[in-house]
Amino acid sequence: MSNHGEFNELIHAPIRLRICASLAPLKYVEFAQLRDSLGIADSVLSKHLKQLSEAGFIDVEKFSKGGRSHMRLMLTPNGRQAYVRHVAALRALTEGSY
Amino acid sequence: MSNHGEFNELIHAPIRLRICASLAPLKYVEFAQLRDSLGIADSVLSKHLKQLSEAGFIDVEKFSKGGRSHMRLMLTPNGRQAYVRHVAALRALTEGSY
DNA sequence: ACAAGACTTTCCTTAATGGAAAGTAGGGTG
DNA sequence: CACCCTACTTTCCATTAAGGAAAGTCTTGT
Repeated sequence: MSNHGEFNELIHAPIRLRICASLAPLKYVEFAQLRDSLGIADSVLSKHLKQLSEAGFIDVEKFSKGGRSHMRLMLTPNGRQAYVRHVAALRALTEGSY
Repeated sequence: MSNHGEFNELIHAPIRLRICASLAPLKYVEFAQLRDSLGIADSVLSKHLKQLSEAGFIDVEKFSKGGRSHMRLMLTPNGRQAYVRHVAALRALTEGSY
């Protein structure tokens, strides 16, 4: 439980890192938005979200808009903490590198 | 060819990122040193080095010391650039995240 | 030549990724 | 209420990555 970084392999994978980075500064992001900004297939996003969610790093909130169902994704407190720590670990690792 | 970050998947993988981070601030690092600091098997390090070297990111210099052969590893200019860009990409990605 | 150390490659196994396609679920419509 | 459509989810497949142990290769001192 250091307040410093801990490298997290689940978060480190490129797409999941981008997912976390997308969620971190915002309250929430919608599925389709994320899928499009990441440029990946539905199935791929869905599977990554499942992993993050099973790790307790994100929460899913369903709602309907214009008669369609959608979902909002957001980091949980634990997810945010893990992400922040991972970012800190990356910074520590790469500090003084150039 | 921006002077800004480009995410590099070869470099991003945890062990290779640590290898690059180890090499970046130093002139060179020796194989055994690296293997020990990463805590991995010879074979594993050797394979990662091969990938980095095939990408033109590192150079190997053999020398002998105390009657034994050893190798020094160092980033090539291209390797350093790719690493620096990748780090910049990571920072850009995670900026404003917390 | 030979021994020994320092990597390299091979062999095997496990796990991660990705996309297409089929499947499921929830809300709207006639 | 049956049906449909949209929005994900899961399954199926194929590809790739990774790790370690063990065998192999190369270099150097004797």
